[in-house]
Amino acid sequence: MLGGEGETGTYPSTKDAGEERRKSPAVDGDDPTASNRYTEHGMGADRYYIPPTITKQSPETASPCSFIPYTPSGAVYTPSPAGRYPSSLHLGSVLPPAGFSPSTAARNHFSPAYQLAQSPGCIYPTYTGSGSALSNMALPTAGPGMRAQVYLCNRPLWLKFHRHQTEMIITKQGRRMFPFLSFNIAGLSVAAHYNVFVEVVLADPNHWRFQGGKWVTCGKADNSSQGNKVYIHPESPNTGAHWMRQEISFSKLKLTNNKGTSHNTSQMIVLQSLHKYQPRLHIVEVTEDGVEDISSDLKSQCFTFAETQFIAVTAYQNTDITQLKIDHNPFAKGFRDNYDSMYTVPENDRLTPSPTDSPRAHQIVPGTRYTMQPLFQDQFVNNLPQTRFYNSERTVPQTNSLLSPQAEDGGSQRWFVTSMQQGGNCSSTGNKLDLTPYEGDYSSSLLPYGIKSLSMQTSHALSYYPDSPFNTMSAGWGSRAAYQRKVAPSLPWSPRPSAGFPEDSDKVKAHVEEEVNGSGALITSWTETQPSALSLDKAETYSVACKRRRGPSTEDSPTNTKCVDLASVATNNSSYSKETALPKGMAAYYSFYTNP
DNA sequence: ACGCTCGCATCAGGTGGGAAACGG
DNA sequence: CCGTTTCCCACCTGATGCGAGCGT
Repeated sequence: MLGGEGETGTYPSTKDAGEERRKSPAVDGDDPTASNRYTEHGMGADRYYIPPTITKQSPETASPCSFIPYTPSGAVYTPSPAGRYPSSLHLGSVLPPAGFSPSTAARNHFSPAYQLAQSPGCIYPTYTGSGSALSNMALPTAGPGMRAQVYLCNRPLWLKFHRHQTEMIITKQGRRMFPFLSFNIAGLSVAAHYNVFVEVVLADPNHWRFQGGKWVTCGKADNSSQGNKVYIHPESPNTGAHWMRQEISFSKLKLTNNKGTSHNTSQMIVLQSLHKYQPRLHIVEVTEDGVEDISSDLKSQCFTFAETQFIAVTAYQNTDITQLKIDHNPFAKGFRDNYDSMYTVPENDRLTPSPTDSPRAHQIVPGTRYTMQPLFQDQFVNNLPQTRFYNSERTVPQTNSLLSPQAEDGGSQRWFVTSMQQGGNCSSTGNKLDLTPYEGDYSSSLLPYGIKSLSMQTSHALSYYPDSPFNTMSAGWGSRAAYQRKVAPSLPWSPRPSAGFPEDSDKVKAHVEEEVNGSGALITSWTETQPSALSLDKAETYSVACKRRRGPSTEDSPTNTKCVDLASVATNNSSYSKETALPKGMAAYYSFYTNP
C-alpha cells in the first residue's frame, strides 16, 4: 500500500497511521486546540482555489527533472483570499475555517492559522486557455522557507483517466480514489517539519451531466455543500527528510457524498455528485510540535495537478473510465472479463500497444507471464497488484533493473522516468502528454529514475496500490508484509540524496520547460481538443459506445460494440495490430496511445 | 531450542455491476 | 418518466495467524 498514509499494512500495529507519526514531537498528545487547526467541515465546496501569486518561485532553482514542481499559479480563477493567509500561500481558501475534526492525531497539530475563512473562488485550470495550473507551473525559488518540488508519481495513469475525463465514485461509506494521489517531494528542509495534506476543491462552477456519451455542463454547481474537504496525511507532521524519503500516497483517502458522516471523517472528503473537482496538495512547514510557523509565507505551498481533476459520480457514466478502473485497480480484478487471457495472449494480440514496442519494453519487463502485456505493465506500474512484481522489483537494484528483464519494474520506471527525464530528454514531448511516459521511458535518462526508485526502497509506507515504482519496490511481497518490512531496511542501496537529484540546472530547466509545455498541451488537448484522441465524429461514436454498460461476461458478446468501435478507430491511426476480442478498456487504451 | 522462511486458511475490506429505490 | 442514488452481490486483494519445515 502506498503506505504513505500509514496504512495498517505498512504499520500493522498502527491501525491509524497517525499513531506512527505521533512519535513526532508534533504529534503527541491531543491538543484540544490543535483540533481546531484544521477543520474537516469548515469549508464548503465553495472553498475555491486561490491562485497563488507565487513569485517566490523561479525556474532557476529547478530541481531535478524527476520532479515536476507545480504551483497553482496557473489557476485561473481568482477567488478572494481570506484569513490571514495571503493568496500567495494558497491556504487562504483551502483550509477549513473552523471546527476541527474529531479525527486523528494527524489533525491535531495544525495551527489555528489554518482556520481560514472560506475563500470563494474556483480553479478552472481545464477551462482556462492559458491559465492552467500546469502551463503556469513554476519552480520554487531558493531562499528561506520551503522550496518544495512535487512530482505526481502516477501521473501517466492519471493522464489516461484524464483523457476520458476522470470519474470518481462517491458513496455514503466513502470510496477510495482511483487512481489515488501519490507524490514525491523534494526540496524540503531535511530537518524541518511539515504537514502534508490534500484538499479537494471545485474545479469549475458547473454542474455536469453525462449526455450523449460526453460530459456536458448543466447548470451551476452547488457551492453550498458542506463537509470536510481536506485530508491530512496521517503521517503529518513529519520531517522533510521523511517526506522526501518516500512516496507520499493518499490511497486511503475516501470520497463520500454523505455530508452527515460522522465517522472516519479523517479519511473522508465530502463531495457532491456530478461536480468537477481538483485535488490540491498542500505542504506546510510547522514547528516541531506541529504548530504552523507563520513567520514566513514561504512556509506553506500548494501544488495542483490538472490531470487529477475528476468528476464525482455515484455511478460510473463513461464505460471507458469503468474499464480503466477495472484494468488498473487490483480490487476490481474480478471484473476483468479477460483476466486470464490477458496474461496469456501472444504479444501480437495484446490489446494495448506497448510503448512503441520498444526493445526497452521488453528489457524492463520482467520475464514473467506479464512480460508480454504492455497494458499490464502500465497497470503494474500504477495499480496492479504489486505482488506480481514483488520478487524482482524488490530485489533488483535499479542499476540492474535497467538491464535486466527482471526489472519488471520497468513499467514503473517508465512512469517515473517520465517526469524525471522529461526535462532532459523529452524535448519532443509536444502535445502528446499521454505519450510522454513512454517517450521518457525510452529515453536515456534512466539513472535518475533508478536513483529515485532506490530511495523508495526504504519506504515504510507500503501501499495497497503500489502505484509507484517506489512502492512497488518496497511494497509487500505477496502477502508477507512482515518479511518485506524486514528486508527493506537492510537493502544495500541508500535512499536518494536528500539534496535532490543529480541533475544540472540546465537540464532541469529544460526539463521544466518541457514539462510545462507538455502540461499545457495536456490541458489544451483535454479541454479544447479532447476529440483529438478521436476525431470528432469518431469521438461521438466512441462516446455512444462507451455509454453502453457492459455485462459481466460480455466480452465476446456481439453487443460489445464499444470495443470494436474503438479498435477500429484506433487501428486507423496505428500500425498496432489488434484484431479480435479487443477489450473495451483496451480499446480505450489503444485509442489513447495512438491518437495524435 | 530457537529463529527464520514458507504455505495455507481465514478474515476484512475494496471493487463494479445491476436491480431497486428515490426524487424531481 | 427519467436521472440519480442506494443497496446487495460475487469476486478479488491484502493482512494476519497458524503450523510445518529447515538451518543454526
